[in-house]
Amino acid sequence: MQLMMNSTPTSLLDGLNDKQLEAVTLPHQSALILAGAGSGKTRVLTTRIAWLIQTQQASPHGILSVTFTNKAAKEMLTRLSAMLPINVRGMWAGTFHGLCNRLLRAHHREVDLPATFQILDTADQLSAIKRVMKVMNVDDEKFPPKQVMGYINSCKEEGLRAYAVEAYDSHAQRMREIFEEYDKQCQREGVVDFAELLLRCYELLSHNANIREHYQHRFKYILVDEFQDTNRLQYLWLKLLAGSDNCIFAVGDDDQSIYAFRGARVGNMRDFEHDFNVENIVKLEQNYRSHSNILDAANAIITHNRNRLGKNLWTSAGKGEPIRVYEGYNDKDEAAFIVDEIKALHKEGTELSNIALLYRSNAQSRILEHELFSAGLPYRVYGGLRFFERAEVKHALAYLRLIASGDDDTALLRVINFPTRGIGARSLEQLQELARQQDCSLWQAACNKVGAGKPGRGLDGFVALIKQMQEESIGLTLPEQVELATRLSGLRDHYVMDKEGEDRIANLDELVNAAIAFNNQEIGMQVDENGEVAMSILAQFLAHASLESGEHQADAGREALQLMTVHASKGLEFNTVFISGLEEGLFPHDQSSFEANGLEEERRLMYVAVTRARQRLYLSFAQSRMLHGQLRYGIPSRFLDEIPEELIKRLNSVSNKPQSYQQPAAAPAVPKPQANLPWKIGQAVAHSKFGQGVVVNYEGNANDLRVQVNFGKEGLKWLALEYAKLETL
DNA sequence: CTTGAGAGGTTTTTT
DNA sequence: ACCTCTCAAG
Repeated sequence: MQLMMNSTPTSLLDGLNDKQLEAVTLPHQSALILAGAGSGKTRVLTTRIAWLIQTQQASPHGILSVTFTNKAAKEMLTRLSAMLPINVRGMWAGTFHGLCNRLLRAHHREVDLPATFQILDTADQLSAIKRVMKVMNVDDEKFPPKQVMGYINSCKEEGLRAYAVEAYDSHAQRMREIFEEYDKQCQREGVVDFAELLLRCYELLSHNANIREHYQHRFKYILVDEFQDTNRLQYLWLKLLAGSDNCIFAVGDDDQSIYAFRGARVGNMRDFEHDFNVENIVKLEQNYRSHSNILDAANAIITHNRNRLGKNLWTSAGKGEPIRVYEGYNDKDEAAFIVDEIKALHKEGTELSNIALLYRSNAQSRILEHELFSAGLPYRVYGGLRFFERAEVKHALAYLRLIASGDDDTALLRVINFPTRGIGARSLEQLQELARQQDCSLWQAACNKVGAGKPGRGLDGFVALIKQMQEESIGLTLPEQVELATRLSGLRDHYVMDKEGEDRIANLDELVNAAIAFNNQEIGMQVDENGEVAMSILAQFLAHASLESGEHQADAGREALQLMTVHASKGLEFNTVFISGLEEGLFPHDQSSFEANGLEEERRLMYVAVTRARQRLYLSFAQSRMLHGQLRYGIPSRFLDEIPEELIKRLNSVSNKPQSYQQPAAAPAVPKPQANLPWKIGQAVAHSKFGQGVVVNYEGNANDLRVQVNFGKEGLKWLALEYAKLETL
C-alpha cells in the first residue's frame, strides 16, 4: 500500500484512517464498503475517484458514479473538483434516472422513443393512469388509481413488463390490462415515467449487444452511493453495465436502509457480495460525528434487528452528554418543552441552524410549528411542495411542452382550459372521442377539427395560441421561450388578477431565472454520444425540470431551526437533535406492522435519527396527543426501552403507570358518553397474555362492550369485556 | 365556469 | 384536524 502511495501526493490520502485508506486504494475488483453513519462515506467515495484518476488507473472518461439524489451528485462533483486540479467533465456522475435519461436520449431510436420524449413526474403519471382507466371503463372504486400506479411502478421496478406479470385472479388480470394499456398510451404520446426510464434503459442494454459493450468498455469503474437503497431493477442495470470485467465500488449501510416501502432491496448487498465475488467487505466503523453516549444508544437500538450484515460504530470522542428524555403529558406540553429548551440553547450561543427537530410523520410538525411561531423562533420546514411541482410552474411547463411537441396529451389536458377559455368537460369529451376515432393525439384531433383559427376563446383559440407560441419561439433563447410561454398563455395576466397571485407570479419569474441558469450551464454541451446534435435546449430543460424537482425553498441559508421528518434527515448532522413523538403507534408507526419486516425498518429509522446528533440528543414523547382530530393515548416507544438506562437522563419524573398524571386542563373536545364502567380512556390495565397496556378507545353498550387497548409491543387490540380478563392497575 | 358543501384519506419520498 | 377531490347548484 505504501508503495502505491509513492506516486500519489500524500495530500489526497492524508488524514484517512486505515479502513478508509484500504477502501480508497482497493485494487481493480468489485468491493462492498459498509459505511456506518458518520464514518466519512462521501469522503471515501470522492477520494476513491480522485485517487483512481490521479494514479492514472482511470481517466474521468472511464468512470461512472451513481447516486440517488441530485443533491448527492452535486455534492460529489463539488468535492471532487476541490480535490483535483483537472476537469472532471468527461466523467458520468448523476442519479440513476439522470444517467438513464442520458442513455435513452443518445439511443432513442433503438428503444423506439422520439428524440424529444418527455418524462412524467408522479402527478403526471397519475393523471395519465386515470385517463387510461376512463377509456377502459375501469371502476376506480375497485381500482383506486393510486394503487394502480403503485402496482405499475413496482412491477417495473422488478424489471417486469405487463406480459411478464403473473395474474391468477380476475382482479390481477384487470390490473395487468391497465398496466398494458397505460404503457401503450405512454408510447403513443412519447412519454416515459420514472420507472420506465430505468426499465427502458435496462432493455436497451440487454437487447443491444453493441451498445452494451460500448459502455462496458468505457466504464471500467462504476461507483454506487447508498447502495442499500437500490431496487431490483437498479441492481440488474448495474450488473448489466458492469459485465464480467468491470468493477463496482458499492458504498452503503444496511442499517440505514429506510426505503423498502418504495422498492429498495437491502438484499442487494448480499446478492452483490455473491454475484461479484466480493472477497472482503470493508467496514468503516469509526464514527467522527457523535459522542459515545449517542453512539452507544444507536448501537444498542440497532442490535435488536435480526437481519444485519453486522457492524458496530465506535468513536474516540468522549462519552459526552447523557441522552435527555422528556415525558410530556400531551403534545402541546411536549412542544412547549422543546421550545423552552431551544430558547435556552440559543441563549447559550448554539446556532439555531445547528439544531434539528425530527419527527416520524409530517402531521407532527403542525403543533411544533405553532409553538415555535408563538415563541418567535425562526424555523424552516423541509419537505413539502418543491419548485417544479408548484401548480403555476407546472402550468407554464405544460405550455412549454406543447411548444416542444403538441402530441403531449398530458400537457395539453393540463392547460387546455387554464386559464379558462371556455373549453368545458363536454367539448373535451368530444375532442377525446375524435382523437380515439382518428387514432391520434388530442392535439392532432384539435388541429383537424378547427384548422387555423384566431387566438381567443374556445378550442379555436387554444389551437391558434399554441401554433402562435410554436412559431414565435423559433430562434428564441430558452429564457425568452419561457417568458413567451408564461406571457402568451395568459398565465401572468391570470395571476395578476388573482388576489393571492403574487407568489405565483414570483414563481413564474423564478422559472425564467431557472431557464437562464440552465441555459448558461448547458451551452456547449449540445452534442450527444454519437456526435449528433442533441435535442433542443428546450427539451433538455423540460427533462431537467422533471428529473430535478428543484431546491426546496428559497430562504435556505437563513439562520433557522431545522424541522424535518426522520427520512429527510438522512445524511445530515446537527449539534443538537430533538426526536419527538416517541410513542408506540407513531414511532414505530402503526402502519409499519402491516409490512414484512416493518418493525425492523422503523428501528433503522430510529437508528438514523439518533445518529444525526453530534453532541446533544433529546428524546421526547407525550402521554396523549391529537391525531386525525381525535385524542389518542399512547405509551412510550419501545425504542426508548432499547436504550440502556445509564446513557439516559430523565428530565422529569416518569411514572410507570401511564394514567397517573393529571388530565390536561382541556378535556377531550367531545368526550364519549361514559358508560357505567370502570374503564376510562387512558386507564392502565393488565392482560394475562398481552401484559400491560392502556385503554385507548371503546365501543358498544353495557351488554356488549369492547375496549381497545394499546399493549405497546403486542400492538393495539380490541377486547370484548365479556370474555377478556382485564385488570385495572 | 365558479363555488361551496360533503366525503374520504391521512408514514415515510426520490426520481 | 386538515387537506384534496368530487359533484351539484348557482
